Amino acid sequence: MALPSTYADRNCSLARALEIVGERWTLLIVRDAFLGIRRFGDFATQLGIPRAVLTNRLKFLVQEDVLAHTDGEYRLTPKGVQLWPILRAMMTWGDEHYSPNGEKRTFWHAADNGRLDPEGRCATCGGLVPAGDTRVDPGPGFEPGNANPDPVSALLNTPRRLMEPLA
Amino acid sequence: MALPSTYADRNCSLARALEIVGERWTLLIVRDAFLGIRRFGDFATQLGIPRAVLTNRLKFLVQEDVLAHTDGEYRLTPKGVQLWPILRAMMTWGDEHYSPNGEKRTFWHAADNGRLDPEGRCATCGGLVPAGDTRVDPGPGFEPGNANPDPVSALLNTPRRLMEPLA
DNA sequence: ATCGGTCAGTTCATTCACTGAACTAGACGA
DNA sequence: TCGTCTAGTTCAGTGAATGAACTGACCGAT
Repeated sequence: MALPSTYADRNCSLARALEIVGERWTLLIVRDAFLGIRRFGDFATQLGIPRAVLTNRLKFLVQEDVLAHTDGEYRLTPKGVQLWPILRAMMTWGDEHYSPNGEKRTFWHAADNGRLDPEGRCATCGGLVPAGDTRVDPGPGFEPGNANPDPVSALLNTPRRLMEPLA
Repeated sequence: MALPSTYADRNCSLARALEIVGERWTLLIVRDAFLGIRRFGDFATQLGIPRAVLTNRLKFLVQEDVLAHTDGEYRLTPKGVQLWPILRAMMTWGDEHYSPNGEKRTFWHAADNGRLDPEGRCATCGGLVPAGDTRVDPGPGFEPGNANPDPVSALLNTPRRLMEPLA
């Protein structure tokens, strides 16, 4: 987003957060990182984002310590992992209002297979489940893209543990 | 944001949500609506947003049933109120990483004065507190703008109940 | 009725960022 | 040495944001 750097209400952490993750594409990049994407090319083809923009966004996210760039791979840092509640809240809202057939993805506690509620709490053990212990499955509102030959997309649409690299 | 309308991954409610609230300024407008701002001019001066952009954003938010425009006032609809967890999650993340002196704002259960945790649960009664029952106070990280003569800003920086109109 | 002020928008020239396609550079393998 | 893959960079064209000025409706007071 790059709000005007002299933003009037410096006292709002929402504005501050939006300066980091409010730009176009940024949260989608972070989402893909949670789904296990780590390489430049996979982000590019998966998102259909112009490569120049992807370069800028990744650079910025690394600079802000949301992603780490090592061995040619981009991975979420602890600070990046802490964005998970934001993503979950947005998905919940999107599911509720723009997915008439139900959730597009459902979340589960990998340890005990309990279903997670919208706050990220496990129905079985009652605990708050960290992102790394979460499994994501296609939900009832999921509509499989007809004949999507892209192997990366195929992988992303199967049940997966968050933050695990693609096969 | 207006992601490319033929967005590759239609199966992601995050992308869908970002098409609504992912554009620049939009979440800041919603935040101000939670803080009680309802009039065009107050949004404009409070945010420092170009009036033409504000016109477009408000129009779009009304069209998407996030805000309602009646009697010259813009108010959150129930669908808009449901954005609150997203805002809270972003503020929490922003506070944690960009506010060294602590939270810029703290949230309380208006009914029993219990402090709300980052998930929006009341420390006193243990319940999930809806946005309308939440009071927001300046927190330890709050830095009062030196001599801000703007009466609207002054109001916004005092303890307030969410969604209550200004004065 | 008209004058001044406020409020809610619109208009418009400029600037800026995104887009999409082509290009470069380095690593790897045959 | 050649081809290929990956990770970027470059660049012209386009569309959106910016900021300032302008319009017009609606007051309340003279």
